[in-house]
Amino acid sequence: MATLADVARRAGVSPATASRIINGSSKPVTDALRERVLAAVEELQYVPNAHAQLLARSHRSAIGVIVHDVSDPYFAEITRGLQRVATDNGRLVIICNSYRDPVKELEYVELLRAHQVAAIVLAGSGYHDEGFTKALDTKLRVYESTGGRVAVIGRHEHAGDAVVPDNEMGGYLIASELYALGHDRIGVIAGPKLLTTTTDRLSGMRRAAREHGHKLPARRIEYADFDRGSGAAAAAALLDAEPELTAIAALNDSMAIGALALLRTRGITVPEQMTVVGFDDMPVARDVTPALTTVRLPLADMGERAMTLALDEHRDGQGPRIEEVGAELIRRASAGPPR
Amino acid sequence: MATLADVARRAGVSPATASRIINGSSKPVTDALRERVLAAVEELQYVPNAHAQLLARSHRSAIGVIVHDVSDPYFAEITRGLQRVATDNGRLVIICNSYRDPVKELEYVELLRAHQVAAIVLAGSGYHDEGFTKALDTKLRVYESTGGRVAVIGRHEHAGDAVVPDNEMGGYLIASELYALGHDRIGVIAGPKLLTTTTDRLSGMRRAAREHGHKLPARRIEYADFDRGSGAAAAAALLDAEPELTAIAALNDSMAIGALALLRTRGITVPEQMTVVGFDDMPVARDVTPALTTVRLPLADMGERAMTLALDEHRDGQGPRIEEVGAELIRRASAGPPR
DNA sequence: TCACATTAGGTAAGCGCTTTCCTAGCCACG
DNA sequence: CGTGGCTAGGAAAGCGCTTACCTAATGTGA
Repeated sequence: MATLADVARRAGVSPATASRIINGSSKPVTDALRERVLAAVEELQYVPNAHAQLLARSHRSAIGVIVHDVSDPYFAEITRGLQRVATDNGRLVIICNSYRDPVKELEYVELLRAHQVAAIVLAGSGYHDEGFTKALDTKLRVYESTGGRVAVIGRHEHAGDAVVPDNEMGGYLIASELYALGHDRIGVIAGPKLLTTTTDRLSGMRRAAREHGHKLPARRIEYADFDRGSGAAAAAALLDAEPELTAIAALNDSMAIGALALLRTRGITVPEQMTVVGFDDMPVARDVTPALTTVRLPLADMGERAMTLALDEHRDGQGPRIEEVGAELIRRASAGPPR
Repeated sequence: MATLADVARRAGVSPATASRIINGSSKPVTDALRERVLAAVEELQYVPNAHAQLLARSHRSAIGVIVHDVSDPYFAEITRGLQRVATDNGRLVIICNSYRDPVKELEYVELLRAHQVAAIVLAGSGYHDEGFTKALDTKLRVYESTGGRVAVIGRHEHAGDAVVPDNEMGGYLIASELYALGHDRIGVIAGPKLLTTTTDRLSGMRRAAREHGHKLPARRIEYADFDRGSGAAAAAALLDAEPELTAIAALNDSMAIGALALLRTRGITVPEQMTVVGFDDMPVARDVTPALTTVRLPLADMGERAMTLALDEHRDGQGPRIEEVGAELIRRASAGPPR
């Protein structure tokens, strides 16, 4: 592997000059030397060692992002927003998938710190686990105390700059829609119990229930894993235990699609015999049949905002900045009046 | 930011000893010292500077992966396979999205080289662009000549270790199915013209056409961008230009889903009035209505194999290893006999 | 008791780069 | 022709870590 010294030697200049030419430093250099150095770079196919560069210059430039799983459309969309802003600012983004494992999340914070990132963006639900929350908080504080910046998406339990989607309102909207349609025996396919996203959305639904003079009994709530398979299983469990249900509300679209698939195998038509609604408005929500009634969160926008917070230096100690983003009900074909 | 020297000072030992303890070197160290150092690490919340480490140790460990877009289910699946093997071998994976931009692909090879990765895995279609292909090849050769390893997925135009899906056979299978059902006026929604994936799949379809005594006229082929929107547009164009079509074959599932959506808006039923087939068997292919008849490629498996090739040192100069993987026809509800 | 292994730990030389500071050469001016 | 002010380029000091090599301080055998 050719080094800068090799290039300098070949061009007959000092490493200092070579470095200046290659990096386009502001220091003026004669054209003759410039050409010789550039020629040497070409001949040797020289590429600077990124680690040596990062070690030598002290300023940190990359941004670390921790998400549950980039290939999940929910996070893919958020990531798109994050990337856009980062790229516009000439920053490299390092993405880490925690796969909803708190331990991994902790590890990744360390890893990113080790890689000297300028900022860490943490996207995804928080956990109802005090020990973990505290541990994470400590790590982030330490990181911030060494000059790192932190922004979180949707983790209101973390004090600091944050973009928080109004999950509670989303839950409220979707449940209100169901009650307005005349449903009152509603089954819920929830996400993992210890994710704050799950509990926030549920509490919004509960608020709607109260306002409409109803309840959301625990026996009509099944906890699943936010994926298609567990959604289908939960739908089956719900149907078996509560045959009189007229609507199923899944706390994300994947699970709603799982429910749809299960209903199809049982020959239950949607929305005639059963209403199904989702949450998140992933792109596929339009393409399933019937198209899903769901709640939209401006995911890419949230990503952009979070990255903007993370990049924005100026916070003159005026406390954390919290940006709330709203939820919007999307009416499609999967919800109708009860049979 | 605490450094190793800080830790050493605090523990009252030399940096060498601290380093050995922290990295679990084989050199024996007294327990008393070990405890003091570990305590100092804890107190200072010390995290080694990854760049300094990578610079100091010479052996490279991370693996670079270049894909079109991880959030595309096709690549998400491949990436899953890649990650699995990498993680099992304790390797870190750096993922780069080229968004099908050849220039970016070239840049990323440089970037990964700069980051001293041990191997580069290139996944995704090749391009019918000799200039680019040559440039890429040169860069990869240079990289290999400095000890880097390279493995490609689905780019048969690159000489070297490769995992190549049988796109031609996939095209043959899907077209044969259509002809067997009795279709002979088939419209094709192809991918970008200069991707080898597109031409490979098309040539398989042509072979099937020949065997069944038919043709695939150019006017019944619409080139799109492998995404839903362009698939819908292409379907519209096809329908307008060739109203007598009885089947539409899209060269990936996203475009097939776009076609399905368009057909729905026009009130054309599938498969009664029009057969639609896809390619890739992405997870959503099961969930759209009607469920897509398509071709399955063992994507995750391909990722695993490619990473295995990339990690496997031993290749004693016995030439490139090529692993071919088969395609499989998946029959679902979207294909039926012509009206 | 002495020479010699054997050990635990330290010293210092890098890894490949950036950047501050310095020097030598040049010009203009008096 | 001497001085000062520029300028282009080089020397060298790190950045934070690892590790080959060295040095005391032990333990061993004759």
